[in-house]
Parts: sequence; structure tokens; C-alpha cells
Amino acid sequence: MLKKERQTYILHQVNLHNRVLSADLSQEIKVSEDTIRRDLAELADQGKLIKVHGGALSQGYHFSVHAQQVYALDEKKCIAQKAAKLIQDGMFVLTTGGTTIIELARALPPELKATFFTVSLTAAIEYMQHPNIEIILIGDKLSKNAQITVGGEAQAKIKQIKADICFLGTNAIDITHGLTENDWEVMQIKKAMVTSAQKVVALTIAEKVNTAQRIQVCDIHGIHTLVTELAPESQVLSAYKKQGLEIL
Amino acid sequence: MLKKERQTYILHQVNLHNRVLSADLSQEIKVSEDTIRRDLAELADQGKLIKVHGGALSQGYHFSVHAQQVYALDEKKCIAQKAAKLIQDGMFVLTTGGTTIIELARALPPELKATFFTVSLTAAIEYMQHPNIEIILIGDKLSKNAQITVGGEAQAKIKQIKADICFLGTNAIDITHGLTENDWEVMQIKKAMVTSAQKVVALTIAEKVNTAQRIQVCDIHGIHTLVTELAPESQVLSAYKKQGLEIL
DNA sequence: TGTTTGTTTGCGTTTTTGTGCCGACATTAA
DNA sequence: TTAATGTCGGCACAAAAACGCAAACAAACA
Repeated sequence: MLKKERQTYILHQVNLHNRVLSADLSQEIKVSEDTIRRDLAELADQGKLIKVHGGALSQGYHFSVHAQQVYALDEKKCIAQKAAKLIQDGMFVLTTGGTTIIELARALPPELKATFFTVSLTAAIEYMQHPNIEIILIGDKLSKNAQITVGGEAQAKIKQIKADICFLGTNAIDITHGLTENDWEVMQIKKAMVTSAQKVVALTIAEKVNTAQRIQVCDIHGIHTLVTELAPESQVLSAYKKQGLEIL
Repeated sequence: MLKKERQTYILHQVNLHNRVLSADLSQEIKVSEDTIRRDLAELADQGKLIKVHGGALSQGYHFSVHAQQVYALDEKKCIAQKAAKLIQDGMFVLTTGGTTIIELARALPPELKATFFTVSLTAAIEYMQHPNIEIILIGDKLSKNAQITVGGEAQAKIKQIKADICFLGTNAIDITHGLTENDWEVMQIKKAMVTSAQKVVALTIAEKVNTAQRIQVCDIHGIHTLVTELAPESQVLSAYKKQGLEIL
């Protein structure tokens, strides 16, 4: 990775999380902490961030589209970390939108080489930060609620793709009803994704496990892997394990 | 391989991968790294890429989506104000990306009822702020440079639309070469838009009037209306007026 | 045709830059 | 306080860039 690329990446991370640790960055980018420190020093000189003991903070002026506060951010970050490990170089990945998916995008290793198909504007913007990720945006009518594209065109496009893996940000999941939604259009999109992907991964915070909404996307067997912030041994999840789901 | 060929090849690689290494290119093309470096230096001089230690990066990629300060913001706001008046309730509107288009999105009257087709992520996000605007996002491969979707699929979709009006954020315009671009993929998209719309409006700051770039989108007669921050009576614009363009 | 002129390229050599490592020192937390 | 952790400066090494030079080549011209 080139120096400049690295610095852009760092800057992006800083502005995203408002703070970074040298140690973390060093691990992510796989260079010595020394190098990171020097980068931080340079960027600080240019006034692009504020260097502090142990890492750096973002300058206040920096606003971003998704500066909105995310509910249960730490949990989602934890989930994203686990989920990111499922993606390998060269894969075709299909993703929905939602804050958990955004965190997944942020958790991806910077050098990952893969092709991402998405219906989500915000996710696409996150993927853009990764130099080696090719992004295919699936177009159609834009749903202002869900901030994803929905409609027949989008569904048709999704069905044309044979993705290796598909990540679903999940609103509600339980054993009897499976994956459920409360928006018809979103359901259709997710349904299309489930059928197009070899492996279906549902990302959900523990709170939403064992809840249901009105419209079914697919039953519990449509999902292959369930990622939550809980340890896989947790009581709550044993029932899902029994149904043959992989738990992370 | 001729020098020129080599340079176009390099430029192509840069725009494709967002980054190239001198060492790689040297191997691929089988010339010395020295020669590659000289090529990169030339291309960097022409502003077509950014040279860094070890190779080069594409223009724009290293900017983060959100934090960029907009160049000539006041001028662009002025242009946006004028352009917004061209849109009426019920219209089908086609737009590219770029900062001027973003300003246009912000300048739209809040109650406007229309359908917007766009290839730009950032523009789509702006349109979302307007409750009565329906947004159709045109999907395809996402260009990290231009932050718009590009490719055959997108072009085909654009051609299916019969839009009332089309707004082009403009890089360069002059009488003899018409509307020009420096990115092949972007040119294709713009070209598709020009042919699909009843009325073609070019938005450009005065500075870019009477400049040209390498690749032609359409000649001067392909454009119906030119919006700049200057008064329509301005000397600079009289030549365009003579060509039959409406000046705002 | 042969000469001249200018451009382009490759090859050493020297300089600069980027990075990692080490040790002394500073800061933080228990 | 001590122990752990982060920082800073110097050093060393490797990779890349810059520079000068000469060979190769092409174009221009008498």
C-alpha cells in the first residue's frame, strides 16, 4: 500500500469514528506503529486531524452524511468484525443497507479485493473508500425510508447475479417466522438476495433475536449463518444452532 | 510500443484500478522504470493523475466523499439558483454528478413534485431531502473517480428514459469542440443523457467556458441552454448566443 | 544519400524517501 | 510508587527517484 493511500485511509477512519488508535491502524494496515505515528504526525501538521497520545482525533468541522447516531453502535461493530472474516479475496458479495451493513463496510480489511453488489447508497459510499473493491450499484426507485433501491428492476438484476455470499441487515428473526420485515418493498429485495446467494448471512443485534414483524422474507432454513454480538455458546442461540444454522 | 500508446495505456490502468505501481507497469510494458516515471511525470503535469512515491493515483479517488470543500461555491450556488427555475412540477429530470449538480439539488424548491433520474450517489442523497421527489437511481459499476455509475447497463437504461430536461455538470465547453470530458466512461454516460433528453442544460462556472478537454461528449448544438454565473449579456457568452444557445 | 538535429530510451551513480528497529524518555494507569 | 504503554530521535537498510550521459532512433534537410 502506498503512503498516500494509507494516509487517506487513516484520514477516512478518523473522520468516521472521530478517533483512532495507532495500534489498531497498525494491525489493520499491517505496517509498524512507527509508520502510523509518522503518518499521523504528517496529517496533524497539515491540520487534517489532531494527534493525541495513543492515536488521533478528528477535527470538529468534518461532517458526514451518516453522522447520525447509530443505535447500539458497539454491538454492531462487534458483529461487523466477525462478519468481515467471511469475505475472501475475489468473492462476489451481495449486501442490503442498514447501519449494521455500514459497519461491516467499515470493518473490511483495506486491501480486500472483491466485487460488491449493493442496493444501498450509504453502503456504496463506504465501499468507495476501499481501493480494490469493485462496486456495482443496483439501480431502481430509491426508497426514502430504507435508503435502498427497490422495485422490479432491482429484483431482476439481483436475480441475475450469482453471488458467493449475501449479508442481510436484519430487523427481526425468530425460529417459527424466520426472517421478517415490515416493509413490502424491502422484503422483496431481501427475498431476491436470499435466492441469489450461495451463502446467506444474517447480521443482527441480540435484541432483535426472537422478535418478528409482519412480512416474511424467508424461513429460518433460508439462512445459513447468523452473526450476533453474543458468544456462539449463548443460551439464546442454541435453538438456532439446532436448526442447523452456523453461529458466529 | 509508442510513447503515446504507452501513456494512454497507463492512464487507462490508473482510471481502472485507481492506483498503479511504477514497478508493475515497467514489467507489463517491458520498458525501464525510468521511462514509466517520466511518463507519470508528464501525465501528472497535465493533471491527469497524481504521482506519488512508488507509482501514481487517479485523480479524485483520494478525496473523501464528504469533506471536500467545494471550489467556487458561491458561483455554483448562483448557477444552481438559475437552473432550478427550469424545473417544473411533474417533469422527468436527468442529472449527472458533480458539485454543481449537488448545489442544484439543494436549490430546488422544497415542494417540487418531479421524478429525478440520476447516476450520482451524492446527488441522490440530496434529492432524498425533498419529500415529493421520486428518485430513480441508475445502477451499474460505480466509478470511484467521478462518483457516478458508469457502463453499458447504465447507458442502456438512460436511453430508455425520455426525459424532459437534462442537467450536465460541465468540465469544459467551447465553441469548436463543444462539451468535452477527460474520462471516457463519464463521456459515455453524458452522451447517453444528451440523446435521451428533450432539453439539454449545461451548468458551468465561467472559468471553464472556452476550455476543452480530450474527449467530446457532443458538439455545441447538442446543448440548448447554458447556465453560468455571468450575466447573459456578458461578452464571453455572445459567441454562444450566436450559435443559438439560450443563456441564463 | 549522408549529415545534422532533436527526441526518446536505458544504464550507472548519487540522492532522497519510506520504513522498521532499537533505546532513551514521557505519559498513563494501577 | 511501579509497570505498562506510547513517543521521540537516531540509525540502518531497501526501494524509488533524480541526474547525467550515451546509445538508438527518427525526422529534417541539404
